[in-house]
Amino acid sequence: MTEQEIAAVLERAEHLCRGRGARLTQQRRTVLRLLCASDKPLSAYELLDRMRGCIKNPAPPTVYRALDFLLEHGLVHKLESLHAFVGCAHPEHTHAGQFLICSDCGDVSELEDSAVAKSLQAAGKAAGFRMTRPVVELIGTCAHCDGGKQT
Amino acid sequence: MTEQEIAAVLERAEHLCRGRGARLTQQRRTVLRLLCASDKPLSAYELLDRMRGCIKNPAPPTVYRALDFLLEHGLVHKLESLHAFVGCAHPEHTHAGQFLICSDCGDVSELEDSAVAKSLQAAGKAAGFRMTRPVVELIGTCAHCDGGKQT
DNA sequence: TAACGAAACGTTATAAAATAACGCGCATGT
DNA sequence: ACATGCGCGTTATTTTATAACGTTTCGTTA
Ligand SMILES: [Zn+2]
Ligand SMILES: [Zn+2]
Ligand SMILES: [Zn+2]
Ligand SMILES: [Zn+2]
Repeated sequence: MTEQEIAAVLERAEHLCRGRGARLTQQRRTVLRLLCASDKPLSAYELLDRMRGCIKNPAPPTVYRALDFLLEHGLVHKLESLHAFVGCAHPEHTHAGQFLICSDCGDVSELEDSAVAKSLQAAGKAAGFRMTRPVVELIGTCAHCDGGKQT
Repeated sequence: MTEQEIAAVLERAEHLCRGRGARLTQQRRTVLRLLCASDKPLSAYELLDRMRGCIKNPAPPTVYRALDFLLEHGLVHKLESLHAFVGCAHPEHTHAGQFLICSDCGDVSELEDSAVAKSLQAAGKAAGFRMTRPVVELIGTCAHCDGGKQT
């Protein structure tokens, strides 16, 4: 994410939290900013390392508490298969992320495919299941890494 | 899974491995059996505890190695969002599991919804992504726990 | 059958991810 | 000022997963 995009995300996060009566504290803002600034998903402990620059002596609960808050408010996503987190670029409307994860280069991109969302919804409904959080992570090789090797 | 179903799964696993020149050793068979016999997904360490009855002094690598083998051969699935494992009841044809995970009762059921599979395939293809392993875990409330509270 | 190489396994140690527990201090509203 | 709740610091611990290395077992071949 570019500096400007990050600034925009922080701005929107601010508004969103204010509207909900939630407090986007310094630490939470820092974690969100670091995740947005990273070109790859960060584990809680990588995040912890990067926080050392901004916050004095952070410990695991520091980062996990911030992440819990940001997850609750839909400002970040957790990639279960990687034990890592990414900032969400589109937090304004609630959405469940769908992710393409390249196992070659580590690149992750977020989808919001309505056909996928609908089929999941339908599959759940058919089983009488009330879905609260779909986890969709497609692991494979991205277009760049596939490099025309496959037709 | 009933005793008979477990026996059938073990039988088929045996054939499948023989056909591939893979060795379904005692430990691997034990892990598969324990997973099938459990009424809920088991973490590696729960599995480790249950192995103590059958195998002398098992250590973490013991169970993780068996799990790696069984995962490779599609005999078990890993639930990424739970850090837990389940036996697969339909290992004969390769398939990527789709799971409904009830956060109330912990019950997990495996789906194989072709509409979901197709939409995922299509979404990946549209992004030039070559998918090797889809992770689909729908977290919510099962029909039983929902208990007619919601229409 | 004896020798060989690969795969499986035992064992110890360590890394990585996540949470528990407890008290302090600050923001907010009365 | 006071009470209440939330956020946070801090320490310790639990849970999940892997590294490393030597030994055994198994199938193959000389
Ligand atoms: Zn998002
Ligand atoms: Zn890639
Ligand atoms: Zn299956
Ligand atoms: Zn349930």
